[in-house]
Amino acid sequence: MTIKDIAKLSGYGIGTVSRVINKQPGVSEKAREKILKIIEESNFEPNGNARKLKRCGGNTVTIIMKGRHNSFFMEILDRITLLLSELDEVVSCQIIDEDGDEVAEALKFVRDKTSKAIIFLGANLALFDERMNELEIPCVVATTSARELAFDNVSSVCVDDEAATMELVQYLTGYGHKDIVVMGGEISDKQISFSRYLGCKKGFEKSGLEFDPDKNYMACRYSYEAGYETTKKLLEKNIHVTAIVGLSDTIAVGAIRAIEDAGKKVPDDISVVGFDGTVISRFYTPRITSMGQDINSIAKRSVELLMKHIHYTLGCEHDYAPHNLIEGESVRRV
Amino acid sequence: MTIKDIAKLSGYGIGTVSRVINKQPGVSEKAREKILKIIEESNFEPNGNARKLKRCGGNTVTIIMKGRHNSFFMEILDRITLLLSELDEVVSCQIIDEDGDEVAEALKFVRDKTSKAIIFLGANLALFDERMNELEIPCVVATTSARELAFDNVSSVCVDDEAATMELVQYLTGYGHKDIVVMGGEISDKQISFSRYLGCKKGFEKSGLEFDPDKNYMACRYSYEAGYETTKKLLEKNIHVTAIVGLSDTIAVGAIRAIEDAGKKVPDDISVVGFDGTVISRFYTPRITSMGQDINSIAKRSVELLMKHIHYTLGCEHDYAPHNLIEGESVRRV
DNA sequence: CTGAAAGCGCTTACAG
DNA sequence: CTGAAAGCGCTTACAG
Repeated sequence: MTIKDIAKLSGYGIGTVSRVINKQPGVSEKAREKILKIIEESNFEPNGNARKLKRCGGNTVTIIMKGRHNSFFMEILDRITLLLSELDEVVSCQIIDEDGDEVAEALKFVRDKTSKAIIFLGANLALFDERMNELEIPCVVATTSARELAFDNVSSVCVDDEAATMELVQYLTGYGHKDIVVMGGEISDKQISFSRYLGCKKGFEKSGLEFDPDKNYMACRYSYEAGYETTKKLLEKNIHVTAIVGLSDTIAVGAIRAIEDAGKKVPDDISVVGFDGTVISRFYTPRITSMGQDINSIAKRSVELLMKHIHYTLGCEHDYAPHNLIEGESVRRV
Repeated sequence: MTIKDIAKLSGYGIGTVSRVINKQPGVSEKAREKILKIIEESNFEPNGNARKLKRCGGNTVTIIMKGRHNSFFMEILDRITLLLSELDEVVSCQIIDEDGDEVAEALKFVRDKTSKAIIFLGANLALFDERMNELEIPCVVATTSARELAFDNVSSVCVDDEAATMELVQYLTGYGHKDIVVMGGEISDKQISFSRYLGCKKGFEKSGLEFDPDKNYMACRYSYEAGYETTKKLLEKNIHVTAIVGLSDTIAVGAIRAIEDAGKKVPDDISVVGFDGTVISRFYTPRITSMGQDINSIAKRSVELLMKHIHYTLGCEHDYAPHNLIEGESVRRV
C-alpha cells in the first residue's frame, strides 16, 4: 500500500494525498475527508524512509543515554520523557554502552534525518570533536557541563559538582570527621570525576585538613561491586578511617556492605555518604546520607533549553541545577 | 556528498561504487581499491534512507525494553548486548514506557526496514494481536512466555514463574513460617503476575496451609515505593505475620525498609524474601534471600533462538531458563 | 484547489 | 568487469 494506491482509490492525485497526509493547506474539505477516510480504512502508513529521503529534517527528539547500570540516569530519563510527551514531542530513547561513542550514535540519527534535537544523558566530552560540525541540530548535555566545549548548538545542565562535593566533605568534617577517604572515578580532565576530585580537595582544605591523594582518594568505578571491593581493600590496610565518601550512591552501598562484612557497623564504626540522591539511598538500611542532584531541575531545564533551541534557535546556555544534601542515617558525630 | 560524487571522483559509474560499498562481487580489485580510497578520504557515508527505501530488509537487531525502573531488565540487556556484539550484529536498544505499546514500536522498525529481528525485554502479551501479521521478522520475548500466542516467528525465554514462586513459598514454610503474606503485581490473565500468583497458591497448599487471597496476597507495583507502602499498610493492620514474599527484589527492599521503620528487625521479627536475584539483593543489608532468575541463561538462550531464526528460519521455540534460590540473611527459622 | 513531473540517493537487473 | 537506466515511495515547486 503506497501513496499511489491511495491516490487511485480516492480519485485524486498523489500530490493531493501527500498534502492531506502532511496536514498541509490548499486541499478542499471534500478531498481531505475522502482521502482521510481511505487512509483510515486501508490502514495506510506512509513509508518513513521515502519521507525522510525528501525531508530536510527529522521530527523526533532523541535521547542518548550512556550506560546500562545507572539508576540516576534512569530517573532523569523518566522525567525528561514525561516532560517531552506533555509537549507532544515524539521522543525516542537509545541506550549505548558506558564506553560507547555518543557522538557517532547522534550522527547516525542526524544523517538519517530522524532527529530534530538530541539530549545526551551522560557524555564524555573528549568525544565531542570536529564531528560536531556535522551535528547541526540543537543538543543538550545533561549531567555534564559542556561550557568549555563552546559549540553554539550544545547547551548543558548539571549540578556544580565541585561545590557539591566540597559541601559533602564539609558536612562530614562538621561532624568531627578527620580521617576521610573518598572513592570516585578516575581523574581525567574535562570529566565529572575531576570536578568532584577538586571539590573534595577544597572541602578538606577549607576544613583545615590536609588532602593527600594517595591517602584520601581511591579510584573506583561507579558500581556496587567496585564500591565493595575498594572498601574491602581499604579496610584491609587497617588504617584509621572514620568516614567514607562514595561519589555515587552505588559506591556508598558497596562500601556499607563491605563494612558490615568486616564485622563493623554503619554509622557506629564508620560513617558513609553517597552522591546522587537516587531512590536506593532512601530505601537502604541504614538510609544513606547523600548529596542529591536535583533530578527534577535537571530534567526540566534540559527540556526547556532544548525547546528554546528548537523554537527560537537562540544561542546555547549552560546551567547549574541545585544540589542538596539529603540526610539519612549513615553518619554519626565523632 | 553522494554516491554520484564518489562515482565522478573515481571515474567509475555509480553502479560500481554501489557494489563496492555493499561488498558485492563483480568489481575489479583496481576499481575497488580506488573507490574505497576515495570513500575513505571524503568521509562518505551512504544515505541510510535511500538504502532502506530500496533494500528488502534491515540489518540491525533491535531490543525493545519495557520500563525505565527495572534493574533486572537492565542486567539482561547488558548480557544480550554483549553476546550480540560478539556475533558482530548491529544492535540498537530502545526503551519504552512501562505501559507503552511494544508492538507498535516494533512495527515502526519493521516498516522502516531498520530491524532484521527484535528482542522484547518484557512484554504485555495482550498487545500481541493481529498487528503481529505485519511483524514478519524473527522475534524473541525475554522474561515472558509467548507459548500460548503461537505465532510462528515469536520465540520466548523465561523462568518457570509458577514453579519458582512455589519453591520460594515452600522455602519459607520449610523454615517453619505459616503466616506469610505475598506482595506481587495485579493478577490478570496471560501475565507473569498471574503465574506467580498460582505458584504462591500451590506453595501454600503443598505445605498444608490454606491460601486466602484476601489475607495472603496483596497487589503491589514492582517498585521500592510500592513495596514500602504496601508493607506499611500490612503492619498497620496488626495481624500476625512472620514472613513477607516480595515478588521482585524492589518490593522486598521496600518491605524491609518499612519493617525497620516500624521499629522491627529483619529477619528477627519478620523474614523477607525477594524475586529476581538482582545485584541489589546481594548488596543490601541484610542480604536478601531471593529467587534468582538465571540472567545469563535468559540472555544466552534469547540470542541463540534469535540467531537460529535469522539463519535457518526454523519454527519458534519456548524455553525455560533455570531459577535458583540465592540465600541471604533475611530469613530466620520460626 | 488539483495534477503531472522532477528529484531525493540509493540498488539492481540488464546490456555490453 | 562496468555503466546507463529504471525504480523504491515519497515531497514540492510549477502550471493550470
